[in-house]
Amino acid sequence: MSTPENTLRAQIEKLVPLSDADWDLLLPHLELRMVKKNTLFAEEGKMGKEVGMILEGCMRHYYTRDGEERSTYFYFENALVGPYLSCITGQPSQISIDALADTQLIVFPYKRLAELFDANKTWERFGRKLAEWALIGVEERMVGLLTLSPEERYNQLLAGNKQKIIERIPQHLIANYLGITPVSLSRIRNRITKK
Amino acid sequence: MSTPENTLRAQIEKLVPLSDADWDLLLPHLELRMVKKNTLFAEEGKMGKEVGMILEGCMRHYYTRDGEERSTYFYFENALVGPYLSCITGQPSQISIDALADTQLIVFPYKRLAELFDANKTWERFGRKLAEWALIGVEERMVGLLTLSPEERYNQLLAGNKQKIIERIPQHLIANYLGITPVSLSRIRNRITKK
DNA sequence: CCGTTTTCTTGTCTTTTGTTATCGTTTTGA
DNA sequence: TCAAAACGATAACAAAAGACAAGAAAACGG
Repeated sequence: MSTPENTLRAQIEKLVPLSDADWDLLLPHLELRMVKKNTLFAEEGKMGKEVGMILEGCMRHYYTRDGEERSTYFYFENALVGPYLSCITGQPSQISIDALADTQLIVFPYKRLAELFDANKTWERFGRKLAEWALIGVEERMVGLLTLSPEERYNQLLAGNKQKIIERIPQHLIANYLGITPVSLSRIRNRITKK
Repeated sequence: MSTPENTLRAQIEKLVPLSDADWDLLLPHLELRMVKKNTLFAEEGKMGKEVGMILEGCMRHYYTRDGEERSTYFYFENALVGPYLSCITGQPSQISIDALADTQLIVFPYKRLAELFDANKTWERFGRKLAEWALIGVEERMVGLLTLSPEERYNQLLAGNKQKIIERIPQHLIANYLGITPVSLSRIRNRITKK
């Protein structure tokens, strides 16, 4: 049955297959949560405590530098989301996560996941796979920043598996994501449509 | 005793403490290797098979784009080095690694590590910690590229725990690492010394 | 539904970065 | 040891991006 819980389980099982017994170790700790548009799910300076998966809506992951927000990731339905680095380092979060639209989540305490890492080899493997998967994503992102021009990065966004970003995220936040100003992005779009 | 093997063990134990029994599972698979200056340790297009730790020397991790080499990481003594992403994805490597000086390594097959992940909870945890540690590093790097100017990135290199890069890496490769041209880096250095 | 706010575009000007080329200096390898 | 290659600084010019401002368009909230 396609309950929110089962959707989460399916996402987890993309990394590691779980027995029902494994799953039952996490299941009681799940909680449904609504995060209203423009409110925070995680906040800079606070300890990361919870992670979750988006059932409906979308969220933004951002740093604050010189009082300016720098958006670094966007999350949509079925994405795992949370102050992951804070959770694994045990340091206060350097980032905030807010909702760009009313967002329905299924969340659980990272602490519970850490307990499962200790208790259970399958969950420990999930922890490895999760980190590896995240690493692959960031590395790809970093290489894009290092080797592609802003225009190429935008085209890559159009071509790749990230159209959701184009479709659902305001342009000035996309500019942010690409490491350029909104004005520059507008000009890039102008250039492209003329081709 | 400070053998090469023990140095590697110490590096691994920075992430996860090992019992002697755990260690003995990897020990027989270690191999000393010399990689001569300007020769490859890993090559784009090939499957990643081995990872290792530098005993002496230094290495460079780079992508090739439009026939140009884009250096992304540098490794020195005690650093773990290898085509890690290729190893974990099972895809051909997108990067090459070469030696910038004659480099002495202690290497082992990633395949053996994967066997240990399957066989042993401690090693599985090491796999998680390793990926998490790598993730933290790349994320920091990515945020720098996204939120700092080239000059700020260079200053960060000077100030941070990366002086080795300044000291031991040719400037045009550092420029590469910062995502700028050698000429730009030369200007930045000129500007800084005048302050 | 209307007024306000946010978002996007466009123009001008300035700054930064890239490109290309030149010139010492250093390093390298035969 | 010596010629060739690599490296770094610098200059002149071109291209790209940023800053700032004004105005149109779209979204939002009461």
